[in-house]
Amino acid sequence: MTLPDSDPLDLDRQVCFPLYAASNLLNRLYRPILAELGLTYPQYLVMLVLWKHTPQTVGSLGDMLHLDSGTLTPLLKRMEKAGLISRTRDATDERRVLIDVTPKGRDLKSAAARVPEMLGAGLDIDTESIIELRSRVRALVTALKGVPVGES
Amino acid sequence: MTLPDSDPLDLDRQVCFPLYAASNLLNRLYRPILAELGLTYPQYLVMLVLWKHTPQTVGSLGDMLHLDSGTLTPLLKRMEKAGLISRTRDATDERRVLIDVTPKGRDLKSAAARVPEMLGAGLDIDTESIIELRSRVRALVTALKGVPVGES
DNA sequence: TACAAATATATTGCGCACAATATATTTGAT
DNA sequence: ATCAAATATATTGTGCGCAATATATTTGTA
Repeated sequence: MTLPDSDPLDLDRQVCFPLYAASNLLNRLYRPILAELGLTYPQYLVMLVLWKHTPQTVGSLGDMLHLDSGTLTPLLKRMEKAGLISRTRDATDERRVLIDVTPKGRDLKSAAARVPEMLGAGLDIDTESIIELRSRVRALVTALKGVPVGES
Repeated sequence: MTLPDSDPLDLDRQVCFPLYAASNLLNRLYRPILAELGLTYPQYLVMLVLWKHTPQTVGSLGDMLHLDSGTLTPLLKRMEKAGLISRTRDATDERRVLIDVTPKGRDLKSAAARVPEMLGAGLDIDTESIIELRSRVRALVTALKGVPVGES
């Protein structure tokens, strides 16, 4: 009774699949550009946050990037090892770890400023589409954050 | 990738970040539901393709899902080990490996039919937004596939 | 002031996702 | 027919991303 084009298991009907594919393809596009700065994409996101406001805690970074300590702790340790950030226990609350940029990390900012334009260059997509897309994806992210964890 | 005007390094102006976040959050939402079927999200995508048309090669799956053999080969081996698919060298071209569903894999289809509705249930987003979003993301995926590999 | 609950980060184990590389097979130009 | 180039898959090593769990610190309440 189900029409061919209403089959819920059709890959082309899925919303999640294009999002998954776009995320992978974007990461693939970013990789060689960010590699010149010695960064991965999630590391680049951490730097974007730190360049705006510092210090951050592991938790505040996780809230903003929607990641948990299982992802962030090893990532931040690698960034510390690379000399880009510092990790210090908060003296006023020993549970927390304060994340700050080092001088080397701050120096990266000027080079990173040219990353966005490098990416946009080869992409045949107009500004209106990008703005509309961004607004729609943001709405989805908001909706996804609103889903209770154990929800059926 | 950012929009013109203003600070290009502002997390809020990025288009890629919400896409990255949405992809992660969706995967997190899918995980427990698909776990009941013994599948991960990319494995689920492989099954969606195979339920439509079989057999596929590693390469044809990669073309459709935008993944390469480095990702697919170990993934498919795990699915074979789980008894969901078979992997056979193509007798007419020994370079290829034919991927087919097993009876056990085919049986999963009916249970999987309820996955999409289970996901949509808790999401406070209207149909129009979803359709518009899907169309915009598809356009981005198309544009991303059009970027030359060594592009600067 | 105890001390259980809440909070913050770290650890473990698994499965992607990718670049780089390796191996085997087929194709095509001579 | 030969053999270099192209094609298809596999392997290696690195870095996420996550659930589950562990550990340490702080908070709230009796």
